[in-house]
Amino acid sequence: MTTIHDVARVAGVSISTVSYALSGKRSITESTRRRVEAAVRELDYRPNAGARMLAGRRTYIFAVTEPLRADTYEPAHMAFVLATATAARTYDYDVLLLTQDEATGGLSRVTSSRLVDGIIVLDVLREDERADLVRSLDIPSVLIGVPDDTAGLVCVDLDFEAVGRMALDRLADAGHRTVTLLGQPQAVYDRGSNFPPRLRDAFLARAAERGIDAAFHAVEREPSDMRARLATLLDADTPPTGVVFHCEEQQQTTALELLAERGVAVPGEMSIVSAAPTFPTSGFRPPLDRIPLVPAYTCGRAVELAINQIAGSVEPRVELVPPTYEDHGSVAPLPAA
Amino acid sequence: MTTIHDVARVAGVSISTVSYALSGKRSITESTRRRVEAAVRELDYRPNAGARMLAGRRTYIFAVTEPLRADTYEPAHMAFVLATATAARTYDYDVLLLTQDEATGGLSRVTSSRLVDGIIVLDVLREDERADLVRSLDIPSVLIGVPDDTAGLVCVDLDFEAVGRMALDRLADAGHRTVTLLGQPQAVYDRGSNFPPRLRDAFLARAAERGIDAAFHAVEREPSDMRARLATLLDADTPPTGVVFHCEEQQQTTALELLAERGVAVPGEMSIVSAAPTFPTSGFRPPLDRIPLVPAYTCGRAVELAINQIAGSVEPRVELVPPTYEDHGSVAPLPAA
DNA sequence: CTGAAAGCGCTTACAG
DNA sequence: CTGAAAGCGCTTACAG
Repeated sequence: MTTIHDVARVAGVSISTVSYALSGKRSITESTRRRVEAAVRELDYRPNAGARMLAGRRTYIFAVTEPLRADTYEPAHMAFVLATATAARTYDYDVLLLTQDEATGGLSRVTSSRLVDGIIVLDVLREDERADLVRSLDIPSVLIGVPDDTAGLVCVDLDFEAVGRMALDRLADAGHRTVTLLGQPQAVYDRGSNFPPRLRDAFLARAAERGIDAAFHAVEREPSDMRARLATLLDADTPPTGVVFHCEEQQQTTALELLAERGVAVPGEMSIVSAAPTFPTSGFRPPLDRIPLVPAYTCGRAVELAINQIAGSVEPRVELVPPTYEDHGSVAPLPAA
Repeated sequence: MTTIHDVARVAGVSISTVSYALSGKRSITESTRRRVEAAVRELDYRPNAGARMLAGRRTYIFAVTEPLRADTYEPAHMAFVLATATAARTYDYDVLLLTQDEATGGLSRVTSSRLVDGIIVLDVLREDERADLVRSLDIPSVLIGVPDDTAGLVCVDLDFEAVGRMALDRLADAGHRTVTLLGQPQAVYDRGSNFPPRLRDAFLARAAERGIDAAFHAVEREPSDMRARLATLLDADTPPTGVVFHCEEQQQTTALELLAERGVAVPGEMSIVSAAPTFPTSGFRPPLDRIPLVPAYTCGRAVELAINQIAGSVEPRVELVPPTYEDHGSVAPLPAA
């Protein structure tokens, strides 16, 4: 194994100079820096991680806690894990994955053994024991999501309430007076997931403000449930003319298939907005307007805040990322009755 | 921070005794072991990870490389990551997650910096650059999956060929002469995923051996594709009386829905086997026989082999886990014509 | 059965 | 701008 001593010898300098040349923590003559770099390349030197951790009190590892509950497959979770790992790498950080059974125990363990410099908490519940733990842990931590009690926490998330309002406003502005939000499976709301109720409640509250007739329905994973739900809506006395999806890709494509089968024109007879999807909706038939959930941005910001905490200190806060509206032509003015 | 010196002082022993008491690497008087353990508990001591790595030349971390390609959502991947993490913890190991862009670069990096003791490779392609890298890396590594060239590698996987044969045999033994395998999206086969072709080819080869009329079709993710595909099959001159699914949950439920809509009795008129699902099929209507893919077992064995490699040496090998058949009543004898 | 000590490979004050 | 040296907190021969 090649060590810093080998590099120092080849470059003809001391090991401290090698260390500083690599870290940039003190100024180095251009020529010696180049010699060090050449030696590093020649020997293919890579600092020993354990030694670096021990001497430098920095591990360059984040713990990422994502329960990955066996029952909830949501691919969106994978997207957040991926985005967090990618963002971490831009700061030379790796991610250690902590799952369900290691949720709190694992966090305590990796924190007190100084295995990680910080914690990123994913899939935050409204009441989440990891939030309480993190509050007590005195280690840089960022939650991606907003629990009910945010005291003392640093949280980053898409502003799901703004998403709900934006979707409602878009439809209402186009003249729609009867709208429906088709959401996630009921279990997601029951389990205490933080963002689906935020979106739902803001949607309904805005509708009430504007005097719009709005309804909400949870939709299960089986395609049959979306079909049944949508069929019931279409067959009602006053069917909605605007629909907002806050469900997964399969549900949305199933709904579009049913609408096509029944000859309901989108947006002619039914305007649709896809709220907070992690997937593209421009390939749907027809393409759907969407207010995207952007894991890369949210996770990037979360990692940035964690890095800032490691460097200095960051005030507790809830940072909500404002949503943006992508028009793909699936909302049209309500035709005159 | 509490260190081993604190524990030693409180327990009234030397730090080496503390270390040995904790690792069990030399025999300790029962009474001193108890005093050490009491001190550890009292101080809530946890060995410093960096120091442990440096002095012990063991990091207790596995690198898990799972590309998590943004385009392939397959929830099964999440199940394997989860199962690997869980299995690792049973040996006191944590997992560092390496994704797509860090596939080979990341593996080299964490290996040469001695950040990890071993590598678990997930989502193996038939020709996988990670396999070549791992071969050259001289670090304990296990592939979950079987690339085309397995020379010098330790691989563990479900025996997908046996799965294909088992499914065919079950249907053929029940008298079915025309059978169809409905597989994954075409892109999965094109991308070079290792197991779908293995299952498919063994299925077709066994059918040829036994003189069964067998066909294969890739099925895309959109429910409409499964519907169209299945409708075409049902409307054919000689429709299959036996079907094997090697596709995701949504596709399978969609297919069952269509069969119900068209009044095709399962297993009365159509026998079905679900091949290599990670999800339960007993809740389907009707419940389906399955030959399950068991990530917990496969990943458990992979981790075990990695641990064995760390402890000593393990010969290169391909370990194929024999499949088991779960009968839920979805295969019936072919009714007399 | 136990202890004193060397050493793992770095980082970072401390000097010059 | 650079070097010699202390020290990070463990593990593990080496002694007894």
